Amino acid sequence: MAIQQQIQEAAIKSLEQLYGKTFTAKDFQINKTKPEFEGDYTVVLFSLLKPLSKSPDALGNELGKHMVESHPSLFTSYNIIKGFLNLTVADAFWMQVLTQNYNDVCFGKGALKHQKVMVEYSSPNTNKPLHLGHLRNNFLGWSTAAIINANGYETVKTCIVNDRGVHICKSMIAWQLFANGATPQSTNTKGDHFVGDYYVKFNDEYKAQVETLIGKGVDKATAEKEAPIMKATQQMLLDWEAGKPEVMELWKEMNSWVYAGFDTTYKRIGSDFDKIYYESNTYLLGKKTVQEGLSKNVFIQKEDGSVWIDLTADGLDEKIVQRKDGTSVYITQDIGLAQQKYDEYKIDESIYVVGDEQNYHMKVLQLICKKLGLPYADSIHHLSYGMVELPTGKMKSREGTVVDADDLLDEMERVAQQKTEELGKVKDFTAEELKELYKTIGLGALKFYLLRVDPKKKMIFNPEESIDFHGYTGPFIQYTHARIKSILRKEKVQAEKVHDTSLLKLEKELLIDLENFPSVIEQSGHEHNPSHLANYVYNVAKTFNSFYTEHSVMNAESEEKKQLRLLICELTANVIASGMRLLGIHVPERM
RNA sequence: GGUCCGGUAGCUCAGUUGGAUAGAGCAUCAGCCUUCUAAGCUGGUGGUCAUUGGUUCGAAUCCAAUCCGGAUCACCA
Repeated sequence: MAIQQQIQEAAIKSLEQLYGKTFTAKDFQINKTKPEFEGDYTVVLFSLLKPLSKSPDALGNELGKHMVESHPSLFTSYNIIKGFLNLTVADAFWMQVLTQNYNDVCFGKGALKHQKVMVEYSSPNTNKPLHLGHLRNNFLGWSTAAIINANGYETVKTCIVNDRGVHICKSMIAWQLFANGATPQSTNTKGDHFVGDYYVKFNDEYKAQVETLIGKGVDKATAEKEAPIMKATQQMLLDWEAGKPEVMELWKEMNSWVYAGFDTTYKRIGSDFDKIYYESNTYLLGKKTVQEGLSKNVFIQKEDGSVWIDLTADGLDEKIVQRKDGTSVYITQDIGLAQQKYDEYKIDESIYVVGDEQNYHMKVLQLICKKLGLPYADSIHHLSYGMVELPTGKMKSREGTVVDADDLLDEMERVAQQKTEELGKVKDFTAEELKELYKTIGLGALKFYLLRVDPKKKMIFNPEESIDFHGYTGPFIQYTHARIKSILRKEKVQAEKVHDTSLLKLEKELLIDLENFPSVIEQSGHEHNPSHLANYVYNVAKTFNSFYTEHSVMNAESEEKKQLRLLICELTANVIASGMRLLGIHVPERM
């Protein structure tokens, strides 16, 4: 059990024995003691004063005395400053944490929950390559799933590929018009970029056609509707839905190019899925639900045949769920897919990693499911994340200010190589080992940079800052790990030589941090927020570096101290590696 | 206009189930490598926690109003 919880329970027990009153964990707080005071953990007494009619000093003394006396192996002393009861935890406790967990690769993991959680993330469109925004989504989704898994839940990583619709047809039309039969192979272009280029070409041509029409005196709205390339696109969408063979063939071929490109990038960033849904297979789902909704009077049909739900009583609007021509809209598909996920996997919780621009949509989705009385409605959770912006403002694909994922990864690796060469610490590495290291560092820097920020906040991506490998960064943590490993290569731990011993300030500080690892994993999972873990691992690395500078391991004051510090090194490396793994970041043995 | 989210050091961010003198990194200044990897460590400078009012022993944190920025409110996805 976590020390903080143990202290809380000890306090509850003491309060009961002293005053005959029962308190719960919510009635008072246990905090880490601020560094400027003596002690490790602090009971905040203020909220207990009134119910017990005690002064801070009286309560502090009575409670402190009772807690220390009834747990002689856990607490060694206490002191009271104002309304704060500071407790010093026995070194023996920290030693126990150390010796029990130093070589346990499962340290931090939670007990099996026998529940299944699905995490949907990435969900790309097949008309353009991945960009920086997708990276935030992928890293968040992958890491959240890993963290939830570490908390003892079975996880299913999934993704819905938006492989149909008008945006896909735009790329297809442009390819027909301008490509002269070119392919990714013939032009030596990565498939997703190749298709994306035709999406851009479409927009250029469309814009030109609209302007020509406006020049001829057509009003803007009409011009946008009547531009030949747009009309052709709309016709193609109808042909696709009708299953016209040559359209289907082109669609399949162009999508296959995109998938080949995506596969390369996903492999590179370590994103993977247990199940992939394709919109072309799911876009008709949900129609049955619409009928059920109508018969339950949850939905209403208007005179023109369109179907709506009235959410005004919930502070939202009226929302259409089926067009007058009987075709389904986006949210209808989502209702259908939610049902399918539930049917196929019997999931207990369903997490959607979707940008905050769709907060309203997700709210509506869940509300509709609730009103339909669907059993999984309450298990839907939206992991909403903010947009990634550049120092110059928003990324806009039309203005060419989008940071391409592949380009960015190349750049990160290039900088990793340059910095590694400047430092010259791994000159004996083979070419292959070097390549692997550059990838590890470059990708680690990027992932950490994107994951260290609270998901729900929008973030600024500063290209220069992101490639800084000092301070609060992934490479800093990787470097700390490599440093520790360098020591551990020199000497093997002999745990039996370590006995109870008094701990120095930095030794204890590090152990207090390390003991907290399981709680941080739990909190990150519970809140669907990997940034807590990122912050935590950074702090562990930072504390270790202070310890490392202050105290020598190999030339320790005594053999016993040396062995103790080797154990601390082992546990620290273990926690850093495990924590980083849950963020999807590898840590090198040397760098 | 309605709804939702955000505003903390020059910059990027922690800290928000209310707790002690608000913390990191970057930048800047001053130190530390004949000793386990200096991608490191130690210290200095830097704050009206957007503003105003309220709640109370105590507010960056809760409530209200205001200002600023963003998202969203399509028979688009």
